[in-house]
Amino acid sequence: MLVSTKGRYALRVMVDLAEHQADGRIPLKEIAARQGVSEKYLENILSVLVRNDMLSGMRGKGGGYRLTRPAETYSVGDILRLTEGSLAPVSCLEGGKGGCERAAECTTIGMWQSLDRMIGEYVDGISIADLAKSPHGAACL
Amino acid sequence: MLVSTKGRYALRVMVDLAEHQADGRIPLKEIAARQGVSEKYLENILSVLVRNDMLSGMRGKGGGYRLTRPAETYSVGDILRLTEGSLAPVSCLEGGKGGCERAAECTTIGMWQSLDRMIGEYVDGISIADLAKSPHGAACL
DNA sequence: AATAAACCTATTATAGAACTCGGAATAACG
DNA sequence: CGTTATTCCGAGTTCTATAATAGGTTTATT
Repeated sequence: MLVSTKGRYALRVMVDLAEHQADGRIPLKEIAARQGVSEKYLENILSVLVRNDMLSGMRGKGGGYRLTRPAETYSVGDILRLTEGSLAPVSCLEGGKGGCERAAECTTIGMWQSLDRMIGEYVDGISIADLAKSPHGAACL
Repeated sequence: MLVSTKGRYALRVMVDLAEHQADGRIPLKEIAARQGVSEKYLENILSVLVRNDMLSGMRGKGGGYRLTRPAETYSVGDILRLTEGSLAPVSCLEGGKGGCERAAECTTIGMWQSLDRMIGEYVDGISIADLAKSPHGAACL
């Protein structure tokens, strides 16, 4: 599994917010109900997005979340990397700890690098606006 | 992480065997030493490959493993799917248990399906012969 | 008989995933 | 000012998969 519920939920929430951008601030309760996900769990995920200025959250009555920028400027890749930490298909490609010291003689690392680049280019080429406007449940070009 | 050590090691072993195809049967001990991996762990992984006729193993003195077919006929995808179970980037795409009942209304599933197809086509387009002949540690076109 | 190998089944340790819980701070409204 | 609705914060829990180990059995060669 490349992407866990964290990244998946985060993406869905961002698209949800993109679709309801016009309604001003949206409370977590509403998003969670619409997406069919536990409020408490979503809370954890959204806090990451807020801390990184992808979302703005406001407390108190009438509060809620909203995007801080136009929907076209959020790439799927940015959201996933933030919530997942890494999108590398294998741990050898993760900077630091996962790094393999056999890389120089490895027969497969080149293939993994190419795959990694490919995945990166794909997710960076799609914005949440793209996802919001395409019909739900449909394939993506 | 899309691919765990299981799939990674399996691939490396298959390429190793492709490179030493001419030497007849290769004992696990030798492969493990060359690849810097625990013998016992590799044993588990190779047993899967043998059970699925990707490798032939022979016991006793002089025994060892070898490919059952020409190296060009093994795709990276086949090996990974066998050892990993699935290459789906998200659990929603896994048949059965992981299947999501919200798929029809999901804003992101189309994107995941496209990514899945893309990854599949990539790994199916590379054979272990390709990996064996390209310089080690180098990128893959 | 000795040796070298694959084969088989089970166990364990660790980490991460996926939540859950309880409360504190904050903002609006009457 | 008090009530209510919300985000924010930090721990705690449960479950599962990964990554390995361990020990023994069978089979083939010399």
